[in-house]
Amino acid sequence: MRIVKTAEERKNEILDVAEQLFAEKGFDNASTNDIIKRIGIARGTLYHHFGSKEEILDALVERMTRDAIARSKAVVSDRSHPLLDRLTGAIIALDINDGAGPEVFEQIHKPQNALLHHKMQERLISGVVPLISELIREGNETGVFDSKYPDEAAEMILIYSNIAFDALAGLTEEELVHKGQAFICHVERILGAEEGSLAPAIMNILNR
Amino acid sequence: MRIVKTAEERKNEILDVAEQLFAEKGFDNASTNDIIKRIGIARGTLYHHFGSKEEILDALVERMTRDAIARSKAVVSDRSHPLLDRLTGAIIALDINDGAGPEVFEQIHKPQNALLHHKMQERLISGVVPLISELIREGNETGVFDSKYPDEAAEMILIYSNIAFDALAGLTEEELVHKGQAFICHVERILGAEEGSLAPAIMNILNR
DNA sequence: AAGCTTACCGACAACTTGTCGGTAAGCTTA
DNA sequence: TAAGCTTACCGACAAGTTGTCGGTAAGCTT
Repeated sequence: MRIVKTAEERKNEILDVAEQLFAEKGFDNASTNDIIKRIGIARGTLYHHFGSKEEILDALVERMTRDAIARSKAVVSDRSHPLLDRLTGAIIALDINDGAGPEVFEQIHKPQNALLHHKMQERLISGVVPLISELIREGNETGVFDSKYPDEAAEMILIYSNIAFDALAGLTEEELVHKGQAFICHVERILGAEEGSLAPAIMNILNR
Repeated sequence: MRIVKTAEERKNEILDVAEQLFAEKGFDNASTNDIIKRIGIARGTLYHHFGSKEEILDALVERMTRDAIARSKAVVSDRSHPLLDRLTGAIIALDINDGAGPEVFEQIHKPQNALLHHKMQERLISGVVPLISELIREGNETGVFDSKYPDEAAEMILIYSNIAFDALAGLTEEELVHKGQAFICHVERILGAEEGSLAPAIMNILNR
């Protein structure tokens, strides 16, 4: 007897397995055969739900980034916290590690997953830049920041944090702290914030 | 009669055609068959010179980045020019457009070439960061800059310029100028340079 | 001229992605 | 309850991909 599920159920099942396999072997090396074998469905079933392998990737990227962006948005919108906390919180919320796929994000940075990485980055950046730049504008008015180019400032901060914090493996604790401090210092300068004003905000978030 | 060439000659011939094809169709969509057909060699010949398709990509990345880095290095080393000119010149020298492959760099940013793009970026960054950070240290001593983290500052500047200046297609002249000015402003701030000190240096380079 | 190195050849195995006609489960509708 | 329609599911298949391997021939050295 053949097992029938709703389209949404099956789609998510496929995405779950795809997520595993892309993490294990990378997008290029994980074949659609691997996916259908692990689920136990036929070739036609997979292509009934997704038009191509790349469409699976896109859906996966969509699913992965949606949550991260939503979390970031929630932090930014919560005006009960000070502005600096909302800024740092919004950026930290993008570190999807604590979310759903832990082991995925270790493999994501391997060259084999360049496509996945690229698409996720593009989505994350375009989704979060407006949030951050709005926050910067708000900071300009209250006098916490002094930024002439809020959009580009947000873009620069996000792009760097996305790329530079990729290859953290193999760094000593010391180097890690150094890199973190450098990042904070540069963000302060880009935004025209007072020196040392950002560090406590980050501690507030991390200890929450 | 079979045409025989030296290994180096043939390898470069393969890389030339690979460069064309990757630009036309992207790395994923350009097959090794496309390459050998266009050159007029047999399958075994290609695999005699390169162990895999990815090895071709790596060699191509190597060949493309070598020149860019060398150019950058030459600019940095030339102490006959003022420091600021050397900094801006070194960054601009990385825009490989004017070099060998013009049409390649339009297609490089398409998702299909994510791997190529990623590998090039990694090589460019790791090759040029030391040059720029050394320049920043030099500027610290002469008082032109005031940077606490020269390495990370160089990294941030290079990563941003590499990513953000990817998707320039579709921007108006106005938006382009705005983005350029924002970049200059942020670099000045990151390096602790005087406001407006960088702009003339860029003009010096471009009008050279 | 013999022999060795190495560039070159093309058939072939193993695997990919995506297609398509057909099957069956679960709905409506009568 | 039976007929009919929608849609999830199946698996053989076409077309194409990468990488292998035994064999050929060009250009060396000796």
